Amino acid sequence: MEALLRCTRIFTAWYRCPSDSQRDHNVMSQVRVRFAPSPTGFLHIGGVRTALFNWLFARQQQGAFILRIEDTDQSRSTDESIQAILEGMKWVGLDWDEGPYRQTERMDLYRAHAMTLLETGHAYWCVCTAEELEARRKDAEAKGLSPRYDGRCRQRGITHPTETAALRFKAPQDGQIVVDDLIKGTITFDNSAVDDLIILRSNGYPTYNFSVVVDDALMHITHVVRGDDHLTNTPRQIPIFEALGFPVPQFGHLPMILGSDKARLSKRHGATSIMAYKDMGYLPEAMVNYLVRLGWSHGDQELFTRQELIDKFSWKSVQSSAAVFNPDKLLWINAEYIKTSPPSSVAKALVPLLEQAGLKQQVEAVSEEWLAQLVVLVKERAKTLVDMVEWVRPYFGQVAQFEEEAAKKFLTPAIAPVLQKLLTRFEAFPSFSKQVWEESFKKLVEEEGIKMGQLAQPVRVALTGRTASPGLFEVMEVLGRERTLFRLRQGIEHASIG
RNA sequence: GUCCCCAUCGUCUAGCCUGGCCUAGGACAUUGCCCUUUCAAGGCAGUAACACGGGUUCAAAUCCCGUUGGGGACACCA
Repeated sequence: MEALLRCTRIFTAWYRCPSDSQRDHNVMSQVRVRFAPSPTGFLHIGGVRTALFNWLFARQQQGAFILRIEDTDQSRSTDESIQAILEGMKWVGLDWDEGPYRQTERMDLYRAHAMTLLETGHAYWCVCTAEELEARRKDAEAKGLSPRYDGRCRQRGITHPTETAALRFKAPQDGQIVVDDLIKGTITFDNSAVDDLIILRSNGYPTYNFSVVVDDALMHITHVVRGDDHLTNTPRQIPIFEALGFPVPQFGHLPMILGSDKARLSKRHGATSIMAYKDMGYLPEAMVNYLVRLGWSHGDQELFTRQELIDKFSWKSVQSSAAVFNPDKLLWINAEYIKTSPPSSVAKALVPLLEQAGLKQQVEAVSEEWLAQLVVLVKERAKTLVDMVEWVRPYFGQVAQFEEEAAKKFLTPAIAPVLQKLLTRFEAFPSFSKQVWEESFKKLVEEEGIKMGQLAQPVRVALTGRTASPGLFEVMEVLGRERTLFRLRQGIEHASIG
């Protein structure tokens, strides 16, 4: 069964299925969803969230998740954008079962279906030019009217189109379209509000509203789940499915993501590209967790593993209202993932950032195990991997880089003799032991009649160069005996000079 | 302008469908305290919301209508 489901997921592998009847049954009942971005820029977080909901549903239903690139606007689509989309999808771990299909590779399909509509009387040629249309639209708007196409070519019955003619769909003019939306519930549209939309441009390219329908139908999409901004496209698309004789899929419209000013999220709200979050040191799992929770919930639970997400996901618990993107909460979730993810995997994600920060050689000189140990040392403190780079920096290399202020305040001639005593005691121990060294440290503090902090801070600065760090003895453990002693000497030297 | 969607703490949300258990729960942020060798983390406590107005009902955050507010769509863009 498992193998069968897997194989029906992939079109090209159909022939491997054991039995045709079984296969047909599976295809008929199988959930098939898609993510269909247009390659006109980077992959933004709103798109990722849409993809995520589709992906979750597909995985839960053991259905197929299809990636389709909607690039019929040849003037705005770029190959770089396609690469950016694929890169982003891979980073957040949204694997697709089919595709990526590109609409520009399917032109014949759209044209053929457009011709079918023409032949069946569901479409007609329109010779109004773009300029005329634009002028009429402006005119209508100025008069406070709806800027819709007036349908003047509808009755012309043009059979021999000019070079510049476009093909329009003959939309139903009366009655209603009722959409039973997975998320919003029942929505009713009057057909009188819908005009005859162009399905084939004068350059022969299909328009969005037509190519989506053809593709969704031909790809046997069962659930069309997309952004809220497509809601009003739905009553325009349903009649096309019907005119073409295709079954109408189920629709679901996800609420938008808003910026802090409640306006649609855009560049001016800061980073919206998913890859920007990678660069800022976010973990993909944290992004996924945050994005899903933005608009979906499961009781009071905040943190979910990916499997939990798949198991617990439901359209019923998807919010119907828009949500404001909250960077603070995302940061918190990221910190949670940094704290709870396996240190070795965090370390792995950290390496590229370390290299970018100019620590390439130092990183190459250490083991993966030590790096993981380093992650454990600082994971409670770092909210992002970028943060972590700074937290971790003092532990590379032989010498400590003293922060000027810190050294000035704590590495003073007054403390130098005490540090010297500590060093002498530590040197007497043949190997490092957290308990033993800490005990020895506390004993010295007691003997000197000073407070912990009076010795701890100078030692901290000596070892790390800074006034803030993880626990001293954890630091020593990561540094190792030799480097600890070396840096202590270095600190004493600095303190003696004052 | 027309059409569509939406409306619980500052933010994400539970509760709404199937009215009473809600003197509205959780989380982020924020404030205070505790812990403490620093910085974090952690623990405890606090501030803070049913947009408004009408109904329906013994009873409404929950159902209905309206108002207001926000968002989206009205392209030979997707």
